[in-house]
Amino acid sequence: MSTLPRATQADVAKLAGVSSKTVSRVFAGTGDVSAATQDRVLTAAKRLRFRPNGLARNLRRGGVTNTIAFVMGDLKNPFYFRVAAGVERELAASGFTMLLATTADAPDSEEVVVDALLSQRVRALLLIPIADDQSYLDGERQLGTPIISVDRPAGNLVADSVVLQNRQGMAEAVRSLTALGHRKIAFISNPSAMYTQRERLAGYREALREVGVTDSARWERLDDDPTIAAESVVRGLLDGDDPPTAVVAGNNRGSHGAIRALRDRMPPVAFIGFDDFELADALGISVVGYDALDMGRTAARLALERLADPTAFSRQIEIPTRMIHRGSGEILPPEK
Amino acid sequence: MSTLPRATQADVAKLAGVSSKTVSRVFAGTGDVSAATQDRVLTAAKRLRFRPNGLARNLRRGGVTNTIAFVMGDLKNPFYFRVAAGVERELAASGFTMLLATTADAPDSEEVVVDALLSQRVRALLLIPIADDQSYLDGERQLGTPIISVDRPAGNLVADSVVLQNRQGMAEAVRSLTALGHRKIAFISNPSAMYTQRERLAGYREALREVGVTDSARWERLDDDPTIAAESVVRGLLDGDDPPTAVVAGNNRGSHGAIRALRDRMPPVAFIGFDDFELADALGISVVGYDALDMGRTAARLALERLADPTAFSRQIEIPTRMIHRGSGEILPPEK
DNA sequence: ACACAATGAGACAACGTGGACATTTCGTTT
DNA sequence: AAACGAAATGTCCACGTTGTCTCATTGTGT
Repeated sequence: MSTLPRATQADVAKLAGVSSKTVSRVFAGTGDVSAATQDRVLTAAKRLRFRPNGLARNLRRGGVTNTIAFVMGDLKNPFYFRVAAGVERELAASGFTMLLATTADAPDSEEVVVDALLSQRVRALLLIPIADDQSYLDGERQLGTPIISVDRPAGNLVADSVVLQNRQGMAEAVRSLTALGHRKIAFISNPSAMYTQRERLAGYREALREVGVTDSARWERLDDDPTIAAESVVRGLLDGDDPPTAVVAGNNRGSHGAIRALRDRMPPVAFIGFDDFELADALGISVVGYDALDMGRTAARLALERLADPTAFSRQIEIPTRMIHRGSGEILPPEK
Repeated sequence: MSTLPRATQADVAKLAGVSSKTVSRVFAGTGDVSAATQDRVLTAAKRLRFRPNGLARNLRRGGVTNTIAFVMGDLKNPFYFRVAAGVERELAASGFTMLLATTADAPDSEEVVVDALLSQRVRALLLIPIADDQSYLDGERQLGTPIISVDRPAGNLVADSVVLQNRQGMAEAVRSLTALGHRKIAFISNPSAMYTQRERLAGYREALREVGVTDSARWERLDDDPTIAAESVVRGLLDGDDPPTAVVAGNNRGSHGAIRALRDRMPPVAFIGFDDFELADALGISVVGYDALDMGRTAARLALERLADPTAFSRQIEIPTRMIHRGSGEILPPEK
């Protein structure tokens, strides 16, 4: 099982009895080539298993690839997956390919990973910032590479961005609970340092303040350690003295833990999660939902538009959230 | 907001007062360069926002990239997402980058997409086959590109592959039902043409034959149209005359539909799904589970190993499945 | 002081392709 | 039949990098 050498245009040309430029013309589809010549070239190419070298082609064309990179912290979260799906779909529709890379949630590796991608001359960069500072990208931005920040704003960098209505979404959820009479509402989430969680926490506090609750700190559970299970945190809250009558979660992970902790709890505790998930309807779980696929598509579209007009003003787009009522959020507080 | 020109080694060299080869040495980390010279080069490079051109580098080095492509039909299914995560993790650990592409579930586009990737000189190709025939890849295989078929075997092509123990997994699930006395067991899934579904159906039939049930066809519901909701299919079965006492699903989609249809059904109907999912434990759903992440890692590892030894025999690896009992599969058939 | 090795740095070519331009080969018009 | 324009093909070189050589400079041991 030996390995064949890779053929070039020159090899094909020799076999077909033409110049390499003619082979180039055949494969690039440019210029006029007679049907007979084209035939001979294609036959020779097939025999040699020739395939044009995209690297050389892109180099010759001025280092312009049709690849767009999407960098995220980790692939574990299904939310990011749908975002990626949206990006891919939009890019594919425009003839681009998505290069997906992760930074293993390590802020230090972000720059390294991004650098490697930029060296490969990706046409644009979509990034879910994980480090606090993206100023290292400013040089590349000045070179004309579109940089789109996804899910969180970039730090110290002018860039287009697509984020969720985190604050409003969470505020709306909490308001729907306070409207039912809930006042002791717990907020669980982690890690606390993350932009999205900070925003959602702010929305939570805002809605509580509107009904005069200002001492919510004792219901807030934000941990920096992502390995702390939300389930036990919620159990701890409920089993303490003065337990909350409702719980909201700042993200998927929190929701799943809370749902486990709240199952069959008597009296029932109201719950609303952030991020919709499969079978939430079967479980009757109310959530703050949004279109993750659309978020990806929007980010990709921003990149393509900036590619078309590099001088446009940078744009910040917010993807709307919407409260989805399924029962768990409509549980009334127990009578006093 | 004008766009800066992109600098090359030559530009940096001129500014630093050295030859371009010296710049090359600095950035490639090869050869001996004095500290003073290195400093001047790096300063000049920073000022010009220079970043080495990976395209040119790869071309010069003989068209060898560090990119490995993973092609799948669609990103919608969370299962594939975890496979992709596994691939990415394993590749990243070895210094490779994953290029993710989809074929939009269109068999015709598979070859087009793959061809584009191979033109970009990806180092290896991981593929979830969607078309029936992958013989078009044979030429590339002969050129030494590792080709790994994931989740399904490749058609008409010698290739390494990683698949699940579909047949055994499903047989085990059905056996656990027959052991409880179930005989009327429905199988729902789609699309029927897919390899995994054919295998799982075979496992289902095999387990039923072991207890003397040979007329299972009336309980089998495989539809080619993926838009047909599994939920209504299951409802139809249960509301017909002679309803099944247990249901197994061939995949995620089937499970979700079945779970909705079976909720609060009296008398309760036993259920086992294929593919584990988040919160299945909270719902008490028994499933045939497996490690999707491991599947991706294994596929990536196969590619890396073949890269190291292109002449090795091709390998077919099976990822084990395991029955996870959570309650829904342990419901007894109603007394006659 | 001298030969010799080690180190630092440059000149040049080549990777495979496509752009610019030149040249040949036709078919068509008058 | 001469003249002309379009079609078909070829030549040469550059894209940005690095491998191979070559050469200059410095240090080392005797």
